[in-house]
Amino acid sequence: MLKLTKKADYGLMALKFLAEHPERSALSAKDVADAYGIPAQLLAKILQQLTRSGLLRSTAGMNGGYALAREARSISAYEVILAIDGPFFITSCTKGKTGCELTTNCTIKEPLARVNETI
Amino acid sequence: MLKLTKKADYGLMALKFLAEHPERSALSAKDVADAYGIPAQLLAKILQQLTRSGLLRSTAGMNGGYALAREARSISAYEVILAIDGPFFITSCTKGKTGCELTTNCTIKEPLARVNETI
DNA sequence: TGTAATTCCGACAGAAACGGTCGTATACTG
DNA sequence: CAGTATACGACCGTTTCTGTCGGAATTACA
Repeated sequence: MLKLTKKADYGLMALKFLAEHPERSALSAKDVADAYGIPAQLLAKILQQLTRSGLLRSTAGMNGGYALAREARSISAYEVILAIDGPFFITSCTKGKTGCELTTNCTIKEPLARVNETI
Repeated sequence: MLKLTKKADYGLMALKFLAEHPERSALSAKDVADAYGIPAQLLAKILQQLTRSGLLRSTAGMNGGYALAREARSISAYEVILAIDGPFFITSCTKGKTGCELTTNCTIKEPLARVNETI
């Protein structure tokens, strides 16, 4: 329910961290993991996903690591979540002809937008 | 991820069904379940939750069943989801001081709102 | 009164998703 | 070559989701 998984959360944190430290060309997964106290191996996998999705650049070997592929500003949290948790469905409203254009019409958006606004 | 659980989905479908059939005073859980091919017992539990939340009225006994407690128009899908899946959190952006007011700032809302708009 | 229909409720089992670990292969640096 | 780091797949424990079962209470009707 509009809940970010920890993975997505970690991904956002890592991206934020990378964006904050452009000094070094690349930061290892371990660096980021240590900074936030999250499992290094798990973060590594998440960063790999982000790399595959083109959000990060990675360089292997010593002094390697991950760096933003684009400018921080041009990366939306939405993209990150999408890359990690995959596209999310609105399971309802997609079930054939039993759509929802009636009575209890989709008034989700209104309060939802309000929630997002408050962030 | 902004994904409706099946329960919430079922709940919405049932409510829609009830709204479409005001002819009879009450419809049994089985009626609705049969109409959509969803497990009757599961639907029953969902409808019970909705009843407890005040969205439905229920009458036990023969020819009993469920009916909308309010006018269909005044019931938002948001309420239904809330009643069934409980309040949902935005896990990120609530993690102490490592908030997200920087670089990859919360641009979730913008595309999210767009998604909701399309429904 | 008795029976059938139906809501009500808790507990539980199977399935899927989530979170995390491990081992290993691969690539790069010095 | 040795060390560091990514890349990738398999696996396991936990939680959540879905669905089922059994039984109790309530109401209608004959």
